[in-house]
Amino acid sequence: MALAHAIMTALIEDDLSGYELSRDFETSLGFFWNASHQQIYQELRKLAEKGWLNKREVNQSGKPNKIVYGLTMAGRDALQAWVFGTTRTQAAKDELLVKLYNLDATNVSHLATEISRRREDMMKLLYLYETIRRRHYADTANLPVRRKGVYLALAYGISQGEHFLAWCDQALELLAGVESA
Amino acid sequence: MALAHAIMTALIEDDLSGYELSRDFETSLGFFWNASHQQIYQELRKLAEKGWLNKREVNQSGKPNKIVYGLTMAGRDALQAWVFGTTRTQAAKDELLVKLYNLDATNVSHLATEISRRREDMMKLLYLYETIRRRHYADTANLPVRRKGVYLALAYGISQGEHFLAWCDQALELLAGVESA
DNA sequence: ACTAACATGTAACCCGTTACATGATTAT
DNA sequence: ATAATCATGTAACGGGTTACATGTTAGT
Repeated sequence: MALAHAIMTALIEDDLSGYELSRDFETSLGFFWNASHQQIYQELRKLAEKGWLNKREVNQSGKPNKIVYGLTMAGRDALQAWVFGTTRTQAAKDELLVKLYNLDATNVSHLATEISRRREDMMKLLYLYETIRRRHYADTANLPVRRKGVYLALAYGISQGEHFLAWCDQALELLAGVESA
Repeated sequence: MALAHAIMTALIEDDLSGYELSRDFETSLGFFWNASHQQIYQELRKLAEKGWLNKREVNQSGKPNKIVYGLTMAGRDALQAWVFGTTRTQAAKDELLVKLYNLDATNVSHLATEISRRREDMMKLLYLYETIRRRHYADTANLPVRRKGVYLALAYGISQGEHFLAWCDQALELLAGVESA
């Protein structure tokens, strides 16, 4: 049920089309709850049927028309009710760590390469995080309340990401020792 | 496809029954790739049909009989092939962070409670991690190669977990400020 | 003509969760 | 008796991924 609520969360302040939502997800909420455009369009239809979103077609000049969705009162209520529900602890899933259980002399260099790739991906993501932080969350103390929540999510991403980099370095060092042994 | 390979990974050194696998998952591989017993039993059947696992019934005295599975050569080959494949970067999903995007004066204390609960859960998990580390991975340098991989996975869990605690503290402090404002 | 960005969907399949179901053995 | 642990499953549902599918507009 979380995707529905993630979408509604993205609509708290602005009405958006499916396309805009799926674009925004890539640089904000999608950091913490990913979704493909196919999923988003389907979920939007369901949410509109449920009466949690309203839709209207917007004619654009110079672009194809779009269907813009907005939160209804029922939607806002459902969203708040969800926030007040209990969250079960998220089960971690990471193939790379399962692969590490298979470490042996034949695959050590491959796994080192994979960790390096993941390290690079994380560096890029951290760069994006930091850009957003500098641009929008520099003055933490004076943020409106809701933005403080978003800031905390971002701080989470940055903290976990930075320590992931540190772990990659530790792992690569250890694997280098295994390779040369 | 990763569950199949996680199961085979758990069978590298020992043949195990579905029950034993699902028990072991709770204190080892399951930290990084969770699975319910229902999923495990189904996957074991599929893997046996594929010829990647063999099965035999074992009569036990004082306990119900069990069906023990072991890796076949084809299974070992498939597992190594999987390790050598590329891993796509894991998409994070965490409801709690999405909820933080909804932070406002009405839900701030609820969210603080949720973060506290998550903090406690993580403390327990870290305690378990540390116990395992002390018991089995104290002498890192002299571990056999495969165990070094397992150690790295554990080190990942410990690092991410510890910094999660630190983030919880930061978040709780910020939320306390919002509450009293 | 072609490419990139904008815009919206359907269908099949796979994977995971939840609920349901059964039964043996040991200890209290 | 009854609870705990051991042991193995089926079925329904829901969510997510991948592949397929279509069409507009602007810029080069």
